[in-house]
Amino acid sequence: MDMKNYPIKTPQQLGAVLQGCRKTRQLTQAKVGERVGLPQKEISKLELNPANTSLARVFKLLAALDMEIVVRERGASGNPSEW
Amino acid sequence: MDMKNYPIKTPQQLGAVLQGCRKTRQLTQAKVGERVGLPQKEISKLELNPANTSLARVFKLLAALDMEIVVRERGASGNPSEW
DNA sequence: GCTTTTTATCTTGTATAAGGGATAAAAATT
DNA sequence: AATTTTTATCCCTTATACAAGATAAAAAGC
Repeated sequence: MDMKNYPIKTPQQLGAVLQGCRKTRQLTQAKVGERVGLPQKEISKLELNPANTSLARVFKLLAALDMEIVVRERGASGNPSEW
Repeated sequence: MDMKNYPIKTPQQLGAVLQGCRKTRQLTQAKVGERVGLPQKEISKLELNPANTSLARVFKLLAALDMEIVVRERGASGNPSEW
C-alpha cells in the first residue's frame, strides 16, 4: 500500500502515514525529534496516538519530512473504494 | 484562487482553507459547530488561529464538510511555484 | 542468546486549550 | 441607517497536553 496520495480521514491514519514517511527516510524518532525540537517520546505519541496533538506540531513534522498536505473533497480520485 | 488541491504547509493555511470550504457550502460557524458539537466561538478560533487545535477537532470538521486530506512531498504538482 | 539500538510507557509539574456564558464588533439584509 | 445575522473576543474554571526524566519493552544487529 502506497503512502502517496492516500486519502486521510482520521488522526490515526495521519500518524501512520507520518511514520511511514519517517521510515522511508530511514530516520529514527530521536533524529526526527532533533529536527523539530521534540523529545523522542513525543514523536512516538504523535505516530501512535495523534488525536490530541496540535496542528503546529504536525506541520513542524511535515516540514521536517519535506511533506505538505492537500485538502480535497471526499471520494476524489485515489479513494480506496475505487481501487 | 482555488481552494482545491492547494498545498498547505501551515496551520493558518489550513484554517483559511477550512473557512473557504465552509463558505462554499453556505454554512455559518454556528451551523458547522452544531454538526461537530462545538460552540461557534471554537469554530472561529479554529479558522483564525488553529495552531494549537487538536487533530481530532480538525478531522471532525473535515468530515462535517465532506473533505479529507492527502499527504504528499513538497513541490509536487499544484505547487504555487509552478503556476 | 546477548548487546545495542530503537520505541513505548510511566510519574510529576506546569502551561494552556476547552467550554460555558456573555458581549463586542463586523457584515449583511431590508 | 436601522435591524438582524454572523463572527470575534472577553472572563473564569476545569481538563489535559506538554515537557523533563526515567525506564520498560521491543527490534535489530552481532
